[in-house]
Amino acid sequence: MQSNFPENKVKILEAAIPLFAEAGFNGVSMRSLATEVGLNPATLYHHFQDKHTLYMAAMSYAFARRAETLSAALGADAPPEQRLKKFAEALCRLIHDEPDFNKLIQREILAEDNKRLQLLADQVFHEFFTSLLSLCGELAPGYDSHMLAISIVGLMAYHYQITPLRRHLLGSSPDHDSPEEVAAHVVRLLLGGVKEGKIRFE
Amino acid sequence: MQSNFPENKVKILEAAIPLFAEAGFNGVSMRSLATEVGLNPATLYHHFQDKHTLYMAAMSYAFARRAETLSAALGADAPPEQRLKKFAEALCRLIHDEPDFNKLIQREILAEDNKRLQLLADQVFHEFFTSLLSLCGELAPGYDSHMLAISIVGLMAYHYQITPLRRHLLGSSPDHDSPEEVAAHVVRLLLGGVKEGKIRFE
DNA sequence: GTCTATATGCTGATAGAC
DNA sequence: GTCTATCAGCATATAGAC
Repeated sequence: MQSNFPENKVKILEAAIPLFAEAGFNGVSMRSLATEVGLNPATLYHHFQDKHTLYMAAMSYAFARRAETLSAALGADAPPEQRLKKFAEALCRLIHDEPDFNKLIQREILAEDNKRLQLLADQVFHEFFTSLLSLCGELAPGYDSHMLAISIVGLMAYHYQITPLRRHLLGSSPDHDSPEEVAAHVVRLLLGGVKEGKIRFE
Repeated sequence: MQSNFPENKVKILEAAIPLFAEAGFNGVSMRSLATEVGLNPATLYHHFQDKHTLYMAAMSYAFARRAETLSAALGADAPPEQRLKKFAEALCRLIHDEPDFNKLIQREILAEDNKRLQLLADQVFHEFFTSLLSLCGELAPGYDSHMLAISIVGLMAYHYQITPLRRHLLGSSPDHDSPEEVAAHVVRLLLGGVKEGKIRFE
């Protein structure tokens, strides 16, 4: 789909993603973006009507098919504990490998534009969140599935969100960035709670 | 301490906090801030050397004594499960009642300025995080305390961070914003894991 | 301590040549 | 499709009257 775009249009979008992730909408000027791509600022207005349109196109481009990885991990035909494990690994890896993805979502949430958040919910998260909700229902019927689903995602997303600050807090170690470590920690906590070491079940 | 400041200096800081929380550093102009306070833009430069100095002063002002509430809840002389419960309630209430606090921290993390993050870690989070680490050690000796502490905070902070997006996701309800609901959910999850409904312990 | 007036530069955006 | 040239507006910041 995106590959039908003119070559430079794609270049602009791909350069825009990390810039907007780092500095936000107001922190990126059309001039700085143009310089980054090696084009004249005026050329950007040939490909996009205005800055806001360019920003929205960059977001769509960044989010396209990102959620598919997650839905795939959730849809597997396996017992819920195993699907949780697969999902945790996939999500940690996605967030770890593509930090821009997480940052853009954070910035979109902070912007609190309900029209854009509705799009994000529908186009990026709907299918994935539906699968996660049904996993939660199987895994823990006694819980509010919505809250549990948010908690599961939050355990992983927050670890990476807070990483720049976490580095300055006691007990931090580079190991804590590893997707495998984080996924294992989160799954262990979710399945057994903090008492897991003291009691046994199943 | 802050009350020794001239009246208008405090007014500027108090007006700046919600503005910076909503729109970020680049999203707030000295003009718009001055208008908000009812002063001339030039007057801001009498009280603060430049915009960056004003921003930093606003952050210090916003964060001052915020962490004390949390340290207090953690320091109580009680069994770890109870301290966890008190802490969860205090943190949920803080985040719920003062959304600017959470937003400013998010924006500081996104900015990734290590000098400022170091200050945040030392002046706002150090004491609180130390207490939380020791609670984690008591609560779950088998876990990495640093990771567990981050998970505990993340479970609560993320629920509120993602709220604007959560409203557009399946199963969302206004009840999910209630500090009591979130605290109870998080404590239950932490103490028993998702299997809690199926097994009994203690 | 607050104002008016202003300097200087950067912003998003456009017109029109090639 | 890309460029040069340029616009009007807003940004931070300063000088100096009151």
